[in-house]
Amino acid sequence: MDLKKTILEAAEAQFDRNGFMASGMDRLTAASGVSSRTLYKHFASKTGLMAAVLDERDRRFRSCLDVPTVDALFAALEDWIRTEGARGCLFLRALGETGEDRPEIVAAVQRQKAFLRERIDDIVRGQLDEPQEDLVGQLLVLFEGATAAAAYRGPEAPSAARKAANILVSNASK
Amino acid sequence: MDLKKTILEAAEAQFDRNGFMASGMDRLTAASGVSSRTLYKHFASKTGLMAAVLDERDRRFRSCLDVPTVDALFAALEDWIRTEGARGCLFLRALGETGEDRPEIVAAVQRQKAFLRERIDDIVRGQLDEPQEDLVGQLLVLFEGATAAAAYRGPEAPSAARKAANILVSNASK
DNA sequence: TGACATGTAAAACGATCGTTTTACCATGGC
DNA sequence: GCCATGGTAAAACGATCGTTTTACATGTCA
Repeated sequence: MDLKKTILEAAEAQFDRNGFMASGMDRLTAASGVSSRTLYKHFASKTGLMAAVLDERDRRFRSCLDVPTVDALFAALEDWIRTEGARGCLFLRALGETGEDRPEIVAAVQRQKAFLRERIDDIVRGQLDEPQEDLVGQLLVLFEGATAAAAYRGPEAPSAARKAANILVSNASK
Repeated sequence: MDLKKTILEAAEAQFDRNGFMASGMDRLTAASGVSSRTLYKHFASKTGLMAAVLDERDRRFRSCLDVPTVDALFAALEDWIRTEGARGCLFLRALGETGEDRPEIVAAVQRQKAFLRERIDDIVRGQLDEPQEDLVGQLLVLFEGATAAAAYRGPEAPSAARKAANILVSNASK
């Protein structure tokens, strides 16, 4: 049994459900069934654990977004939200809770956001093979909006985003 | 000088910049230049202060969104973000930090989100005078997305949302 | 057998949390 | 003169924070 992965999964669930700052180390150890000594042997600090959780989530997130079309992209987001639940983007939440003053977390968020934009850019490029910078920015906003709005509207948000995205794509391809 | 308003403004700035949980009462009192005794005479608890900050922000927010068209709505958001800064939706951030287990905060967020949806619905209804439920949901996602994405893309996010919104509107009107 | 990881349980560290309390100081109306 | 009123400064409350430490239980391999 891989303790490190066990800790990461339990911590991600705690952070997601209760927030980063509101999740104390005792709750994190209790949730993962591990002593605090062991946790600190695998992660240097709570901030380090937070960054590791974000990186692991990013890894999982990327594998879900390996799709060929814009429609499939938003369908994938719909699936993600339906299975993982919708409490807003964990990366932006981490940034908001820490006031951007923790370099490790800022870096993890930047990596995820840079990937997301590039992923959308790749898909658009493959689907329209014409340079469409405006469309990429608009789809990115739709993607973030679906993630955020799902926190209080549920799966209806990504479904609306999906329809809007298709309209924008067909409008751009003309 | 109205102490209550002074406290609210300072607290809102602190919460927005450093997060709710990370803003201790001593920092809140220091930022508003008030003793803790006085603060607790005006607000029952930190949770109460948080809810009051959200309500006050909602009030200010609504007055900025008193516009006639969809284009003007996203232009207003652009202005808001340019002047107030962009660290994501403070309401959703409050919800995420507290894990939705504080009734006063859940209620404040619900009020703001219900208003936002109704506001968009009113504008769409006035602009197209045809029932357009789908469009309203899509514009709501765009609005949330612009707010969220602005946290790392700046004013470019609401500007992209504005263009996308106009496309969706013109697509729906025909 | 014995050294060595690797884990747990639990106490302790100082710091900080949200909140209350004690002790003052100013102002203004009767 | 005097008592409310409404404020400050600062200490104290117990609880909890993130982190380290002490003491002890394993299993493994030379």
